[in-house]
Amino acid sequence: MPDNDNCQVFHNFADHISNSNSIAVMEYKFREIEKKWQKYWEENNTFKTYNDISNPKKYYILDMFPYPSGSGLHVGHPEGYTATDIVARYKRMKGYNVLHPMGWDAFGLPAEQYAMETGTHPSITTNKNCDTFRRQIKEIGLSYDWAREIKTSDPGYFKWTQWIFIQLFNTWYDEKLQKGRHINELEIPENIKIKGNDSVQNYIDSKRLAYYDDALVWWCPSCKIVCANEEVLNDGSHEKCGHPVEKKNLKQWMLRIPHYAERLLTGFDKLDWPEGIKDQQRNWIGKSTGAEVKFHTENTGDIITVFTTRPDTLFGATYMVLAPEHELTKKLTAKEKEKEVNKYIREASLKSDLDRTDLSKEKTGVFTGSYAINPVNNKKIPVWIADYVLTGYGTGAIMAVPAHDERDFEFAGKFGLPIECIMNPDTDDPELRSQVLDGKACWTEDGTYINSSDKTTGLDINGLKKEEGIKKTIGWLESRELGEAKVNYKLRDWLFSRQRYWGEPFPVIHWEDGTISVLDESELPLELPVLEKYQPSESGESPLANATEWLTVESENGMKGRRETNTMPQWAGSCWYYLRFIDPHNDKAIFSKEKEKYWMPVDLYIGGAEHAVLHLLYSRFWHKVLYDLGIVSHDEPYLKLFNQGMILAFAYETKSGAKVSADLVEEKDGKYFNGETGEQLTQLVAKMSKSLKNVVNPDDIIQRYGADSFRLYEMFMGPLDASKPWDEKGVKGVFGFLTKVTRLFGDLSNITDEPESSAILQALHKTIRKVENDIENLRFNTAISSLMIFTNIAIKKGKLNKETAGIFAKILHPFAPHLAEELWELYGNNVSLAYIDWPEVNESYLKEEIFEYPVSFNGKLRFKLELPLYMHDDEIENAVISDERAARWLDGKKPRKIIIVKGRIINVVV
RNA sequence: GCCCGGAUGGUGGAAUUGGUAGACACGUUGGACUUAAAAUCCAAUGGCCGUUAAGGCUGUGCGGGUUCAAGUCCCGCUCCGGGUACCA
Repeated sequence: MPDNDNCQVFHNFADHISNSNSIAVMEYKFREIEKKWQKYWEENNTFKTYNDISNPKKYYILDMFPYPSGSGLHVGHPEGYTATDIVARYKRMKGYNVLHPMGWDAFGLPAEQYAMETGTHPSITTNKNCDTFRRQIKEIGLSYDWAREIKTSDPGYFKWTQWIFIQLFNTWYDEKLQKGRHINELEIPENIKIKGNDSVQNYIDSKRLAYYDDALVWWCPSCKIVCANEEVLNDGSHEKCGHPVEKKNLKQWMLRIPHYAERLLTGFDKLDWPEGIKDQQRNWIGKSTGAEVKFHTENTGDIITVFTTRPDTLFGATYMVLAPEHELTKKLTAKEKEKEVNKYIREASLKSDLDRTDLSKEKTGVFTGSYAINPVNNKKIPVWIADYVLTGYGTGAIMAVPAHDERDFEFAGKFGLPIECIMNPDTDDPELRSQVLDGKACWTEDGTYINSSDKTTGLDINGLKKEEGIKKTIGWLESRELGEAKVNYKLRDWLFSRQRYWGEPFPVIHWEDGTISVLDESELPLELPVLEKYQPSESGESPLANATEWLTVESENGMKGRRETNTMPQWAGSCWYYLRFIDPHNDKAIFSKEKEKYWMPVDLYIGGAEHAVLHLLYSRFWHKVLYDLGIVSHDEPYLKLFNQGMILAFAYETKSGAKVSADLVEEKDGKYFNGETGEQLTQLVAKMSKSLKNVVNPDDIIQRYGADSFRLYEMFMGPLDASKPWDEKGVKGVFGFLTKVTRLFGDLSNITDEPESSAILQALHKTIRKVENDIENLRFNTAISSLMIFTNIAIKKGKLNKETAGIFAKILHPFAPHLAEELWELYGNNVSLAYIDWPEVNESYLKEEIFEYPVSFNGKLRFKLELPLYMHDDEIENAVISDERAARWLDGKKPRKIIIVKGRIINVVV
């Protein structure tokens, strides 16, 4: 609550304004106005959305729903919410049926942490936090349809999250059709059938999109939880707690998202998303095209398959490298090398990924003592083991071409392996060329092949360039069954379970015979048991392992089973929440098909860029699966995506680095001091955080300036997608604007029935057009500025026509809805502005006949000249030359050329 | 290293996508009102030169270029932010 002194000052100030203008002026009593209209909207269900399928104009506008944390909203949240609210209100006025819901991503670690400390059930904490968030959001005057509010931790909701999991479990991916299909439609190959039931079962399980298996996973010892690859930061720490993670082999639920890699890439074509986000996802998916090549080992009769993007450089492959974890390492190690190799493998396994990547820029490796045969020239090449080759990518083995790959070059240099140049580089630098040809430098770009033919194998690409070389080599490999064209993706299976209590339980039973089954739809939702203690068990299992009664089940025929103790990660609920908003109370189905078809896809989705990869990629994946199964009607969920920028704040620190709360800081002559101690401070601009003591709470601002000012400032600060620092001084500016608006438009003695002046009409219609245009393009800062410009013009004029005032209230409404409603009512209307038609621009008011041309000489502006717009070019030329001010710049000469851009500029070239 | 953004007055930011750089707002300064302060209103406000005025020069991170005209396009850098990292 705002209980500081400033608040008091402002209270008085606001009252004072009212007193000082006691005549017929509507005072800007923002608290009263805002309370009144929020109550009105609520009581009249103003923003309830009806599934009016007969209206073909629908608009689904969605915010990324928040995790309701204990600290409540900070001013960063409502930035996106205000933006979507403006668009939602605007679209309603434009006649759209608007779906604009809000809900809570309510499962999550903090509530569980709190439960561990206090024993309070996470649902209690969560509900309390949701109440706070809801109250705060309502006080901003956002036009959500609260009847559609959802919460991912609600059994009525997660019943369907569990249901989707069952769909994933029962789906396999048909590579031929590039489509997910029901597991019943999976054909079992004859050679599997012959081996019996277990084999068939294994085969089926190996095809499911959701599977339970041993996996080398990231484990956070501090949180006692596994993390998805994406949740591990590049310094090897857990993104949630910052502690270093370890590798562990654990049985976990995994989702085969890589099957959808290609479709996740091609899906972008029809999406209006920021290119940067698409790029980030493309990077994450990491598609690379190349070939798989088989190398026979010299003695053991094994085949080492490698993936390479440069099959054309096979002639330059002078050695091979296996990852330490590769299945053939043991077998290929010669007797005399065993000790050395085993030691290397052991050391590599102990190294964290942090050591293997960041710290060890210096490459390490060990020779196995074995050789493989290069298929293009039958040359014997040594097989090494090195940890710069990763198990998880490609085949875990590479062919090394040191002359044309930086990493191989470095490794070969260190271990004295041969470097054979097979490409005359495309370079103008003779020094570099000779170095490359001598194997003293590495060349990875294009060039012309040399030393790339062999009579016995019949492959010859000498003289070709990279593109043809790759093509020809792949053709050669395929014709001899030595390899094939291949596409590889970085994207891995998604680790989908967590050792937590506060998440969706898996609808899964592990039977004592080792089989797994999923619950029947009729048994959903599987709810969480109430526990005494929420501590994870010492074994690293989730707290659910302690819920004995809940845990054990018995089948009809007496077989014992145990429920899954893991729960789903937080992503699960947010993967599909946009679908539930369509039909949130449906307990018969996930949603009605008809409604889904009407509302989907989401037309505009706004949220933070921090979800660029994880949430958005996962969510698109699930959606595509649901699409394949015929559950949803479009294969992409979010048509247009926009990322709001981060709101930063000033933070202050002392010389020693101690942070000082912003409200203790005093400014003098551009320098900052601690108001209590007088110590000089440095100002920083940084992300809002508790540790920096620079978190700004919207409650405070709303209490002092009102929700309309708050909304306006959030939008006026700058472009929506930019990061920008919160500066309270700016709130004063927009507050001043609303005060001026009230004084002019809120005073009926200023509103007349006289016909409006053409100057005002022109300004007004220009403003309508600008505001409309800016809303459509999410440029709210300039829209607000144009409203200010119009107000300034109108104030100069003093008196306005009633219609003008009404139109102004309409275009102000999306931005400052409370004040706009109040004005609208003042003008004698008794219906809310929410569904009033947006005013139309009357072009005839906008026509200008005279334009003040800027006249430049050689590009430099010298003077301005008013000329009619209909004037012909030669007349304009005459007018310019004969202007007395021109003589000075012409200097007696004839202009060489005069450039005239109608309605823009005149430039005289001398 | 690679991939994306970004750099404009004292500050947040505008600039119709090549056509008057600095809209709008904050701040500052001066003035009006007031016993006074707050608030409000009016005026000025990129820098430099010019006593005033008229006016001029200069100016969008840096260096080149294209163009009648560049904050905007091209080439080469610097710095800041985000993502990613031995991905074969």
